Amino acid sequence: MDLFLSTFENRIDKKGRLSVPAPFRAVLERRRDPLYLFKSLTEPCLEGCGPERIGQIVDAIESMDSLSAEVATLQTMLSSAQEMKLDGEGRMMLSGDFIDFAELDDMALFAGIGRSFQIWLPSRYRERETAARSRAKTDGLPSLRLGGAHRPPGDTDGRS
Amino acid sequence: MDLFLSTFENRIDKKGRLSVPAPFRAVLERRRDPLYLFKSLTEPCLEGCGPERIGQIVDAIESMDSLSAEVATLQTMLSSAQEMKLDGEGRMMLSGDFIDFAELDDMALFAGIGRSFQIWLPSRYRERETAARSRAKTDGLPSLRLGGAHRPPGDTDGRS
DNA sequence: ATATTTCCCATGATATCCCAAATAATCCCA
DNA sequence: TGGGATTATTTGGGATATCATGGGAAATAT
Repeated sequence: MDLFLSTFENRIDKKGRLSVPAPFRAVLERRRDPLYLFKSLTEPCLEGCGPERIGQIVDAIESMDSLSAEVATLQTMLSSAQEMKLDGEGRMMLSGDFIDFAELDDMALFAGIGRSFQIWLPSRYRERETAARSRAKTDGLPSLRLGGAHRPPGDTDGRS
Repeated sequence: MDLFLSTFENRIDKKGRLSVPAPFRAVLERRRDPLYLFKSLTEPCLEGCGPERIGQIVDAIESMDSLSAEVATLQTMLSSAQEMKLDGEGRMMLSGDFIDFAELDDMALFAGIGRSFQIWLPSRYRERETAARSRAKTDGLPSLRLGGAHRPPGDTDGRS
């Protein structure tokens, strides 16, 4: 199964290094994919993904009218994106910009959300999680159309 | 994946030299490509790219009606373009024309946007980024129905 | 001759590499 | 089932390499 799932909380050491959770590394390593991080457009967190998502953004920009506001928005995503190089122990260095944006101090929470994951200040993530749960209780579940045509044909997820 | 990503802020020294960020140089060097800069048609910034983008503009001009206004526009891009030579440390010298056009003083911000990058006055770039982010919060994300990977995982784009 | 530009080397800051300790998860056998 | 041993993972720190920047000197042009 080729997805980023579960949450992990790791320490940011005083050099700014942060271990990528081993299960997330395994997903990327098996595909021999580098890891990209970028600043979320809508929330105070960082997004992590592989190259395919970055490529989609590039392609989308090139297919759009270069004067549109939407292109400027997508460019903002790319301009904040970095290819993260991991050291021998699987750690990455977070730039000051990333740390400031997500308002991280010495701990980072990785939240796997399938094809990508997010990095949050742990306390903020938990607030948000409880808010989401109580919303679900009062408003009900968002329409979950499982089995819908969101999967690419090739991806049958069944290896390893 | 060979893209220009992330942002870097470098100083323009009193001789007018400006370091091209090492990751951007690496993209060009790997392809043994020279660097071209030209004035943006739509914004007060400089655009940087390799030869393939210049070639695309040339091809586009040749395929269009030579009397059209669009051709004149594209020709304007080409006539402002310069091949930049870098010194041993990876710095380029910006012409006064370029500096005036982008209204640079002693700092330049490089913003990678995939197959090309831009050079901005840092404060101006940040305004623009802030605007894009608040727009994304209110208007929602641009049509990023990308979430579901419409493409095979292999390779989405032609990188030479 | 004077002003630029190009080349070269020095320096400080920062990122990367490499090895070791601490912690957590897993296994194995009694 | 328990508990000790083994392995995987995270964390820490020192040494090394890379990078941005600055300045002098040589080369080129005006």
